[in-house]
Amino acid sequence: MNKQDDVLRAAFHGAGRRLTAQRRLILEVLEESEGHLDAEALHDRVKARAPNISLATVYRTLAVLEDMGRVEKHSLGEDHGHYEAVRDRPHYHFACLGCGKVIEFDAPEVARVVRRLNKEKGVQVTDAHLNLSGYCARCRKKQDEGMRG
Amino acid sequence: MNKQDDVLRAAFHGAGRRLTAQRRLILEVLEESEGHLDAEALHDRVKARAPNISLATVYRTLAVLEDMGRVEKHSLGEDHGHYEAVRDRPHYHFACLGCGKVIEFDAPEVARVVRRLNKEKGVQVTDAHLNLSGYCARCRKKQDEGMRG
DNA sequence: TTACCTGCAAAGGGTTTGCACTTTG
DNA sequence: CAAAGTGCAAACCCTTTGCAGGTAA
Repeated sequence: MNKQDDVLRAAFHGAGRRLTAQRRLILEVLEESEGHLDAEALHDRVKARAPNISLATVYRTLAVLEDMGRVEKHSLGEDHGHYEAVRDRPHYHFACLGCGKVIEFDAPEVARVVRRLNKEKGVQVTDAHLNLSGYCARCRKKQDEGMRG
Repeated sequence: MNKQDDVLRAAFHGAGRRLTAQRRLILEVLEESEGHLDAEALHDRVKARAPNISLATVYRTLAVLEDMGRVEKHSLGEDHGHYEAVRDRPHYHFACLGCGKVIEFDAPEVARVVRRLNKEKGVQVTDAHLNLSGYCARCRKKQDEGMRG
């Protein structure tokens, strides 16, 4: 009914898709979350506001949104997918192996690598993921204490 | 029986593990492959030399080798794991969305990012993956031709 | 109105696990 | 000989799909 909705509807329509209550809600939750939810976590949050949305719809919507370029799927160490609403600046991830915390960071160096690769190998890069893992400051401290104790 | 075997056995022993014919073979195949095999492809190759090795053993061995730091698991766009024997120089991957081809490349820039992150956030990075995807030179050409045709 | 979307439940594909047997050290 | 590893098949988990009923445009 409002302007936001019209914009969103147009975006879906442009992709040959329809705007439904479920899709609007899923995108909304994804955008107001700080990212990196897996499908089930997202499903839980969504169900809080619309109890009978199915997990299947979550997966289907994520595929649609990914296709529309509004959501990105990441493989953050874990063996299942994590999803995140696309923002303006590209950013990358560090995942703590101790507590699971994810730190986002920017890294202009990646663009340089991409440029070089394009020049040297003639490839066209459409997507770049830099995933670091290790231990965050807090977990490192804990480890040290554990060793002492 | 030979020296290589002793070295390898020592490596396994050091990790509280035993050297078995299956493990030796799996590592061997992995090391002489050009990397990026998934578990099933690896299983196929291994079976060529030892027909009754099970897929379960392949998975269990991969876990052991990963744990020992001799093998790395990658998520290369596809939704299942790809494994590769660890070599000296770190290297990263570009996966072509058109033909599936994987191009490896080095990128010293990553080390720089890691250093910066350590300094700024205090994290200790133990593992870094830079995964690019897009279209290789050949597939780009094919696309262009397809548009013209 | 009709093509698209949903919920449900069942199927799928990659990976892990329980168990009885075999092998390593 | 005890502990660890293997093969087999069943279990598991995340994700996808078929279908009948609902909904956007």
